[in-house]
Amino acid sequence: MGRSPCCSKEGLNRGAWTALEDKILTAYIKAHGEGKWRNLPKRAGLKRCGKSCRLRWLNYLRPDIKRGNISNDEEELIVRLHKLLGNRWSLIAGRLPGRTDNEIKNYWNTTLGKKATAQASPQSKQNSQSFKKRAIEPMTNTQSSKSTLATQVIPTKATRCTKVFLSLQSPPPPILPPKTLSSTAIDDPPQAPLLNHQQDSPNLHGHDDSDFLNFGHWNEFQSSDGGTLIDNDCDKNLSIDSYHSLALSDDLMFKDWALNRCLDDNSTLDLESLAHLLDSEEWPEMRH
DNA sequence: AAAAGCAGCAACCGCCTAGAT
DNA sequence: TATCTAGGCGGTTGCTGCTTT
Repeated sequence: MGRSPCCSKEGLNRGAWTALEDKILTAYIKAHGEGKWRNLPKRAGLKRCGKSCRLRWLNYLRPDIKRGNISNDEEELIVRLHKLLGNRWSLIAGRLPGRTDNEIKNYWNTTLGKKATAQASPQSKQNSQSFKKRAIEPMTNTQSSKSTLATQVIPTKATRCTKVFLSLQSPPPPILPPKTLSSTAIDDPPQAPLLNHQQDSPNLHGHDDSDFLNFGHWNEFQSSDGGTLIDNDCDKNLSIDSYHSLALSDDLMFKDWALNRCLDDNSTLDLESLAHLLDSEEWPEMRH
């Protein structure tokens, strides 16, 4: 598809998967489990590359996959998460049980992105006509100042970290609602569905369940050297009510942060600067 | 009825990161 | 510490079906 293959794929099938291939892959994974994708095709007798097998399984063959019929609630949630996270499709998908990043990405590119653009500049005929394919550019950091929607995006760097270490010697960064900390904090989330869970989130730092993306329920562990290990297992408990709270205005959300001393009293709610801080490289001490 | 345009979606690609050695 | 490998992610592409002309 326009690019040279990253590895030799001679003799491998490409394109759409057949029912037989699906059956073989499903049977193999049920018998042996996921993982070892590179060896899987050979072992399963499939003429596909491992990446293709993985994608097929994750996006279509998994038993818990929910396809099509994205509900209004889901749609609304996708929009809001996209505002906050940008094109972090896997993270967004992690909050929507049964949905895959690919599906959400496609849904955004074909449906929601258009709506968002139209809302951002409803009077712009030019914009409405720019819905043509490829005209829907994902919101990048550099684009983020160009639309009202995009300005809400907190661009994060795609780094992964399963734990965040906070030294008690220095105060934790002041402005960090846990789920927007950065990719270091929000990557590898426990994939907890945002739409179905209980309501037992303990408060943390004064946040209640209405805090955006469930800022509650951080498991904190005192480490041996006096630091605090914050497990990322922190967003398991957002209730449906708190999901609906996502419908609060962004202003309210960020005011809430400020009220909870997430922001310095004198600071402005400047998402650009927030985003700057969110770059994990800005605080190297936080990276391990 | 046929051709052109458009939209949706599945799949592929390169890049990046974490973990292993 | 450096290198290699596997897995994961987001961007992009091409196919296919539907709609419009």
